[in-house]
Amino acid sequence: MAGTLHDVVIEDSGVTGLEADRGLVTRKSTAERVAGVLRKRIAEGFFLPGGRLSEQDIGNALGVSRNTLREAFRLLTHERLLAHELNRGVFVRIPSVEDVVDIYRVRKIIECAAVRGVTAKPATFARIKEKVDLGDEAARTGNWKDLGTANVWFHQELAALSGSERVNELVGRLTAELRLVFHIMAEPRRFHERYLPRNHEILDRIEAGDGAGAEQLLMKYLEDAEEQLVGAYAERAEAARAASAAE
Amino acid sequence: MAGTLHDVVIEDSGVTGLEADRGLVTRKSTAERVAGVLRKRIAEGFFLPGGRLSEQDIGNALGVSRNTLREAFRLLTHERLLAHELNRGVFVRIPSVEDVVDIYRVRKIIECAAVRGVTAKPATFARIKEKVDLGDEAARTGNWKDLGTANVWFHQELAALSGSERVNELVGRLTAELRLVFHIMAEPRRFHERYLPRNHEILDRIEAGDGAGAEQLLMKYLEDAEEQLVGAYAERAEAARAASAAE
DNA sequence: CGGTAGGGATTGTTGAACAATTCCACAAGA
DNA sequence: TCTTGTGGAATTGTTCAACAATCCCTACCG
Repeated sequence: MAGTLHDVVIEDSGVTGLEADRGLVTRKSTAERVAGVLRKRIAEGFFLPGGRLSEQDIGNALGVSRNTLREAFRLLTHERLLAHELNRGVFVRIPSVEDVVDIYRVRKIIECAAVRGVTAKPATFARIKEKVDLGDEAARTGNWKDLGTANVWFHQELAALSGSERVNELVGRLTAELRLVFHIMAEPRRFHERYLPRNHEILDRIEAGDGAGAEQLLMKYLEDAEEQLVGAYAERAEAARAASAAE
Repeated sequence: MAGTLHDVVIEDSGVTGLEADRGLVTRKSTAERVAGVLRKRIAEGFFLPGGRLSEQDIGNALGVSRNTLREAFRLLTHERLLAHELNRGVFVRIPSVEDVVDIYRVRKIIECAAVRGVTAKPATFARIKEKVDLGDEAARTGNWKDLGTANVWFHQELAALSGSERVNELVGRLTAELRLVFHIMAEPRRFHERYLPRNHEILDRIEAGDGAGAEQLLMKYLEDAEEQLVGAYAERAEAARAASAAE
């Protein structure tokens, strides 16, 4: 094919790596841009879990038609950020305690496998260290929101050690889902703060090329975090039961 | 709330567990049903990788509007079965060799972690054995298509050992993507057949409660399969290069 | 031979319309 | 009082038609 020949010529003229900028040129459809806006809003808690997203209202507010908006909804539903109920609309998802357990089950598998693979090779772990420092900085300035974000990024970098595009995407979605969990239990400050020193410990093991040691620490880390979240869910459920009984 | 009180009464009258049948009453939207049809067609090779799916043609053929069809397309695009190119349409995805490598990278992580967790506990592994037998049967009767299907199911059962809904979904998508790979290289008969005895070996280790042993076998299994597929890709690329040079 | 200007086809997006379904309030009945 | 219909209003599900934006292909011209 002529097309193939053409491609070869381009490859050979020294622009390799240019395709990384593909995302900048690639125009996105309206539906994708709308999904991006909604995704961000959900992440920052503008739309709270359980809330309904009206096609009419949001469509008017964003200036897009219902059809386009529905395409965006589909996207986010597939990411488990929204729950679609036939003839009732879409709602910001409320992760159940089973979801939390399942999310951590997957995180343990993915993240532990990723750090287990690190060796003493002269690999650069600057990106990970960067996220740890970001967390420290946020804690020092008392910026709790940034602290949570930095913590999420730290774990995404850990997962990225596996070097798999699909793993990155999966972890990205898991953490987005976790943000929903944080929103429904509030008090994220105390939650993230206590894990800061452990981030350092894990980073140390990684930089030392001790994958097995890092895995062990990380597993304990994830187990503790899960237990804490599940406990908070139990409290919530208990409180709800007491409230309904009192009424 | 009155509603809560109502719920409590129902809970106590012995219908606990009924919500498991929720899926049976849940009607699906047209878009989801359309996506199901297309997904099946793609899996069985009716739509071949690289082929374009015309909104007009398929919409007419299935009797749904373009808008509804587009919602279905979004669903499948998100599953990596279709590739959406702005203003050009949707195409059945052509997995690259990088995709193959990445798919196997994830499979190694997921499936190995799943089998590693099995212990000597009196768990029932009937479902796995069932899939192995299915593969044997297909091979005996020379039904190569069923053989491939049975093999896929076998691996899905392995992954299911992790007991995670999200892992199951992920593996389901990975195998759907792999089907695309098989379609573009044809000759799936020989590919799957040679792995039949290894299925048995792995099942044996699992039934013996030897998770570590099973993991070792499975890892080798996946490495070999990946190597074979990558090799086939290289051949294909070589053939394509020769063809374009001759032209 | 390479560039380019048109024209046809396809997708992107909108707005309106109607059917199907859910929700809510209120009344009727046990 | 509690349950059980029964309306109408509101919302979603789906289709249709229209137009803009973009792409692909061909023919033309330097």
